[in-house]
Amino acid sequence: MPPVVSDEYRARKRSEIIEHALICFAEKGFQAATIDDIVKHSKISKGSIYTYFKSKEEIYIALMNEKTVSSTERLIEELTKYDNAIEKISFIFDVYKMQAGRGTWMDTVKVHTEFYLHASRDPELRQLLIDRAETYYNSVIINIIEEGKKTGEITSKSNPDVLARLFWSIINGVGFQYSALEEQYPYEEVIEEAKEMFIASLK
Amino acid sequence: MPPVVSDEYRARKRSEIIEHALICFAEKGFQAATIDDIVKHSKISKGSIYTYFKSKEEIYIALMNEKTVSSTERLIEELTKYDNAIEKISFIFDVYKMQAGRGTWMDTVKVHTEFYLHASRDPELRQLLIDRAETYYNSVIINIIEEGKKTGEITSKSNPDVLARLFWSIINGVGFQYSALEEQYPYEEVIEEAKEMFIASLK
Amino acid sequence: MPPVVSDEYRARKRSEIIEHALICFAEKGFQAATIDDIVKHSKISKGSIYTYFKSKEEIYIALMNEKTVSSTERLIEELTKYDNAIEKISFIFDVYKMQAGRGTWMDTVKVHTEFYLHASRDPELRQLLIDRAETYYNSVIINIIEEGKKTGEITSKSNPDVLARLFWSIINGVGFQYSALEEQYPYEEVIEEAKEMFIASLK
Amino acid sequence: MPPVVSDEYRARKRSEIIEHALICFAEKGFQAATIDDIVKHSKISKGSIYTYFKSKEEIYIALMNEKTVSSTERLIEELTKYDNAIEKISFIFDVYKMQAGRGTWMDTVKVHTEFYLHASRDPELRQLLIDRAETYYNSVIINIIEEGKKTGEITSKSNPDVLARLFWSIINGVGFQYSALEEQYPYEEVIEEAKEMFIASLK
DNA sequence: CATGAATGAGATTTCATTCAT
DNA sequence: GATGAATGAAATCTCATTCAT
Repeated sequence: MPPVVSDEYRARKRSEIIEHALICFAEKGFQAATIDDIVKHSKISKGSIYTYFKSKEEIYIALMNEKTVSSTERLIEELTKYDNAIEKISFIFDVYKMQAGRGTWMDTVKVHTEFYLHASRDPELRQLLIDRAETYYNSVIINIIEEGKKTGEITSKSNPDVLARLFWSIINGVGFQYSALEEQYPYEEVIEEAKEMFIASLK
Repeated sequence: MPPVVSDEYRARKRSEIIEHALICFAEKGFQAATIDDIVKHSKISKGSIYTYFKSKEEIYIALMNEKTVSSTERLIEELTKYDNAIEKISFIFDVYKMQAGRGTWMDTVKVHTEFYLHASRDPELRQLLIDRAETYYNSVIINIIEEGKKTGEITSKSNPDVLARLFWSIINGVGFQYSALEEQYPYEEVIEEAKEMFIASLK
Repeated sequence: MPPVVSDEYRARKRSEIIEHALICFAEKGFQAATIDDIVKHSKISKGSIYTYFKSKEEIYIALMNEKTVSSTERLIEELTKYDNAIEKISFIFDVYKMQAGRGTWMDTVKVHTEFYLHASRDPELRQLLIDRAETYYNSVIINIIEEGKKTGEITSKSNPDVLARLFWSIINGVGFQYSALEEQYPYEEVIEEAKEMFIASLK
Repeated sequence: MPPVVSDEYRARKRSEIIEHALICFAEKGFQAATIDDIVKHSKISKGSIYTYFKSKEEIYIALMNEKTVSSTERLIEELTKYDNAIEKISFIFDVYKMQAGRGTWMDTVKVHTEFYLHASRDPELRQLLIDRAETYYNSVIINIIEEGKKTGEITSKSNPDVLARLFWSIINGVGFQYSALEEQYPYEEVIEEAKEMFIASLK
């Protein structure tokens, strides 16, 4: 006999929980946000949440996975529209610049940062972080740089891995300051400045 | 009744507690670290800790204040040794580069980052953050840049405030990634790259 | 509306549930075993289980009833093969001796013992226990002893009720220790010793 | 500086908790009795209980240890008053006979039995049970029997270990039935009968 | 001032039972 | 009848803070 509800139904419910959890975690932080907060915010019962995730931490990890994977995949796909290395780098800066004022994005940045701290203290999660930095983030930039070197667009002699690390550290650093200080931080101008600086250094 | 112990005794004890708290907060995070952890680590009794600080949060805030104030004061003092803007900027990068491998510094970065997140959620603390960004951090860089412009060393047309924001965002971003990923992150190379890139953009 | 499935189907399904519940209760204890354990073990859905039993406790009681009734009925029937009191007593000891190493039996003993504890705390169940001790257990032994006295096989002056109580207490005590300590307990030898001792005392 | 309260104070408090826990566990069973029950019964706060024991299970184990150790030690000491094997065995039966009607003892028996079931499911606890059976229980009886054989009081050819196992199985079996059925069970008569039977078999 | 036992609010998690499909 | 997702009461345990000694 077939299951009573469809897989799609369950996937949707899972996402729903994750979405509400993101908001709660962003608002109070992972530790301070309680399961009851998620219950209140999502109007999904406590028991139900625990049939989809076996612990609060699992929600956290699922949340980070989903956000990272989906956003990176979208990014990579969009990058195919550009066939010029500098344009690609420029495009990524622009994508982040466009996030200015988007509450959900700033929430994600906060939760992301907190997750980094959290994961850096847990051997298993730390490995996940390291792997992800490599797989999802660094490789994207390294590929672009190496491509740019072949076409002669990029002449920088610097180690592509180091450049990739720096690239994401800047994105993170700027995004983090912004999400903490909000309107006090001239986000768009800073991102623009960073873009020019980074691109200048590549040429 | 006259004070039973000297002010100096009290100050020393306070510092002691703060020092141990830093380690505990770095190791487990502010929320996860318990007063009992600090008790165990410092061998100072719970009751005693509560005579010096009226809550766990107060220890946290005192810790952030002391670290920021003392480190910035030292930095500013050291900067007077250089009378060239680029050299000053270069020097600050070098100061951070030198922290590579220093556990205490990485601990401080973690605690600092977590405090940012924490403070960004509390109106009062958030204001403190904003003020401090202005007073302790941005002004240092803005002063150097404006000085450099006067002497002609710096020709960049960019807004000094924006440059200052970017400067600290890079320092934070790089430092944070390093403290989370540790030996997996080529910290010194990245800082060096950042230094060259930033200085190039100023000229 | 006529019944959708046959009575026989229902009876079989009930037994099936009981059989799986026995194993789960034996493995973890009544309280610790969950309905989900029974679901997993029996592959019968939770909803289904609740159409046959209206609570977890009801499964427990049904389980005890069925096991007691069926095993005692079988025992009484088999006893008719012997027409000598001592032989009958001896036979019962042998029946228990034969259980050595039988997992299902040891499971039953554990569940049985736990049920005793459970029932002793509930007035209604306690009465059931008392009635059953009388109806199913004591009377069997009392009848044998009285028969034996008539034929002169048994000369003991002791109160048959007391002897019957002692008989079952020994069987229980030995079985319980065995099911808890398993291979560490020399079950067959102890049962044999008990048999000789008990029979000697009757003569 | 010395601890704020004496070791003796702490030991007394521990005992107090154990004493109240015994009553709660006896009344409802270990699983069904809650920490809140113990709180209500003892009027000691939940937090306090957890400073003396780190889990509900730890209370259980401490409870069993204390009861077993203290009662066995007392028994062994009292046995030295008798220098005749049969008298010693007789004395032990009498000790148990004297417990008739003592609520605390019946509570202990129930909790003891439940602990047996509980421990038989946990490898670590099971080993504790096996060791204790050997150390505290069997050895006492084996020593008496071997002594009795030397003096010629006991002529039974049976294995002393088997006799010891049977002895305690009878004590347990009778005690357990009694504590479950209470006034419905002719405890003193059954114990008396068991004593005569067991002693007869030794001679 | 120092100490650490005591407190209890509150957090996470479990699970028997219900009920819409 | 069968299914298993949903529910929420209740259980265990933690920990910041207090306060008597």
